[in-house]
Amino acid sequence: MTSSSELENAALQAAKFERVREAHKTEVAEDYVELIDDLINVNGEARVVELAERMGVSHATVNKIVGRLQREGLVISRPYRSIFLTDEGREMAVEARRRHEIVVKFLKAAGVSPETAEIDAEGIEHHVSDETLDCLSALTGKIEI
Amino acid sequence: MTSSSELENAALQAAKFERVREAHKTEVAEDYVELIDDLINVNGEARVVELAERMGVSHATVNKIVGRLQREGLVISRPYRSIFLTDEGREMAVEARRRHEIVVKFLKAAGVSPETAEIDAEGIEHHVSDETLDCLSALTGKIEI
DNA sequence: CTGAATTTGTAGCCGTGGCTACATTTCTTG
DNA sequence: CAAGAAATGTAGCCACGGCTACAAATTCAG
Ligand SMILES: [Mn+2]
Ligand SMILES: [Mn+2]
Ligand SMILES: [Mn+2]
Ligand SMILES: [Mn+2]
Repeated sequence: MTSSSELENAALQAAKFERVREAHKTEVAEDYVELIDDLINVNGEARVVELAERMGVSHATVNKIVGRLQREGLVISRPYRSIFLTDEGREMAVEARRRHEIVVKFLKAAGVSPETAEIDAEGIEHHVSDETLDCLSALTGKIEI
Repeated sequence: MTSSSELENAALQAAKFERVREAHKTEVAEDYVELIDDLINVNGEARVVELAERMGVSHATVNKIVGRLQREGLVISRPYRSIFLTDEGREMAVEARRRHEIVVKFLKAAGVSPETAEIDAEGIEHHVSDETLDCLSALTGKIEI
């Protein structure tokens, strides 16, 4: 922390920032596969227009990102057809949703309004380690009692 | 959330993702001004080499980012000299540190190991609203009792 | 004071994720 | 079935934050 006049080890500090940069690399993929999975479950399919609408982004941007997700083996997409998840993509979606829900539940239990909880969780979810996730779950249980 | 077979309003969902994108825009600035402030307080000055070392990034990257921070009025930097914060930059640093510390303290109180708490906080800090921050502070107090 | 080491700057490259504008394909509707 | 509408694709632009390689300035020793 170093709120007192000491600077922590430089390499350790650098490792933290590297971790954050790492999280940001997978963040977009996580949000997309989670949304694609939602759309398939509810609508029967995931289409570019709806992804664009729900991500708040142009359809051109969605196209580019879906292309990358396909290169990375997370989705399958053929021209002018709807988008599917690979097994790997589905696994990522499940994992992302799990983290998302734990964070939202915790925030609500902590007294945050549902709207704010949802907003903040959308960012926080990508930065919570398994260890922290476990602690949040446990704490949610305790608070609710 | 929508764990049950319902999709939330598209515009609302889009607003959440926009918020996250917004947070990511200011994130780099926040981490840099906070670190610059730390270095000035402890070392008497902030230099490019040390920023690079502590951010885990090349000095060329630091240079580019410092240039942007200067354009945005957060720092003052003259060629081959050390880097200073403007009043606005200092305010941002103080605010960033405040959020950082609240998140770290909460995580530790929640039972997360100090190392993990520091790592996760470095990312989480940029996604917690004031409302959530207040709830985390309150909760930290309660847990510690 | 001079030469070497260190620090800083800069040029130019890359991938990502934004956008608009326009082209093409598919779907729907009369 | 043919138009027109809607969806999808693509090209080309931008800013950001990474990088390496090289140039220039500053600092430090001898
Ligand atoms: Mn998210
Ligand atoms: Mn983030
Ligand atoms: Mn941070
Ligand atoms: Mn921080």
